[in-house]
Amino acid sequence: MLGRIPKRTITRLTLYYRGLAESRRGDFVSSNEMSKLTGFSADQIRRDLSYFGQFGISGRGYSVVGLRKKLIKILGVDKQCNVAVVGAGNLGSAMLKYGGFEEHGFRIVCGFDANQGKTGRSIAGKRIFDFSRIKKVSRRLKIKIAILTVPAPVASVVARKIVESGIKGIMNFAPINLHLPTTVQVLNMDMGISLQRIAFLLKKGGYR
Amino acid sequence: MLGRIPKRTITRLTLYYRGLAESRRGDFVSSNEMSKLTGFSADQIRRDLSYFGQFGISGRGYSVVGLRKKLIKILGVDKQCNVAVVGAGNLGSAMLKYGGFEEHGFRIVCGFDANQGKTGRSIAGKRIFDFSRIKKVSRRLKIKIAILTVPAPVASVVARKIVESGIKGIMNFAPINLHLPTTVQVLNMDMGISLQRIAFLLKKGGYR
DNA sequence: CCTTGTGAAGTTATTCACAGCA
DNA sequence: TGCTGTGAATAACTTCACAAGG
Repeated sequence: MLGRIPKRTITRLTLYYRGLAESRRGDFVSSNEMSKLTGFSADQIRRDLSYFGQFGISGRGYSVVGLRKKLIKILGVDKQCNVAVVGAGNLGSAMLKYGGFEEHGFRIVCGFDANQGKTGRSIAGKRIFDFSRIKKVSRRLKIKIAILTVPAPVASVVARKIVESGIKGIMNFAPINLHLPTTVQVLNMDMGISLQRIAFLLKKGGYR
Repeated sequence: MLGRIPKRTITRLTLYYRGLAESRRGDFVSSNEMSKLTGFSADQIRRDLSYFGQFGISGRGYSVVGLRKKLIKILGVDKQCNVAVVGAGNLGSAMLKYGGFEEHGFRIVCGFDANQGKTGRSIAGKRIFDFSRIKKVSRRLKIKIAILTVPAPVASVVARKIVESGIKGIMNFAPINLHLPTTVQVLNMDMGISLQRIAFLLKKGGYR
């Protein structure tokens, strides 16, 4: 167990966690059942879990409760993580209004915007601060991750300032490549690119 | 050239295209310059491009115009692709209002919602149709891709109906695993999972 | 029987390294 | 010299297949 963990394993673990939450029947769940639930192969699931120790029972499977706890611990879902939305436009506002992250341990605590017309007021009970104050506010509110929803032309500059403020994780919705220090974890959610990938796969008939 | 193209190559091609659009100086661009622009290795870039034929010039690099045209052709950006938003809530409305997809060849033509209070009217000039009409409307408007922004509990059912209506590409924002026929291309944009991945990498210090 | 966990094999993707061209 | 394009080597990841446990 626990050599080097493949990157994709982490993504899958979140999906196992999700899948486990969906079905809640029986005390034990086998890798085969998990496979049907998540679409990944049973082999893969066992391998992924084995990176973190052995907690399955031969002939039975994994204790649902135990597996759940394990995944929570691995993924750190037990700890609260505060998140801020940077850019209170259409998409940013939608994020602020969406409450679905809480159950996974993430709390959107506030927004930031550079536009005077948006700062000061609240959206879904979350205050929109002036972006210039991000350093102080994010420190005070212990913000660990920023959701970046500003327009593409300013995204690079804004991202750099986010990093300067001490935030080390960014979920980037702007359709550009931010290049930031490798100490910063950036995850791109570029919808244009996603549409292009889908379109390409449709044209090509997918990978069979 | 052109054996089997790695899946990830497609994702990268869209990023090369994007990177190319960002810098527009000089007639030629080398794989090394592209590397700095996109963050992928020059080797990787050359390999990826070589799957689609040889159009670089030794000692100079790739013609910016030529490469751009090639990428457009490979990715099919030249063709219009019509998209619908299914679920006109906060996120769906934000999508309808966002105009940034057009330049990449995607046009959001309409929305669908099952809620009487939302159907009939328009958002950002795009009509919201009753979801029950999706089959006819999507056929008439030649919709190829659906952006799924309905709440998680109904997402499975809605997705199935989308597929029945003949749409074969789905960008899924609902935080659940849709399992659909393999002929359907699904791309998950689960923000909860993305946050978890970022949080995990922050904790672990990333992959160096 | 049914399971897990894991070496070994197989597959896929990336990097190395260099011949050949401008 | 500076660059591409690509075999060969390497690394990363997944699947096979089976011993061992229940």
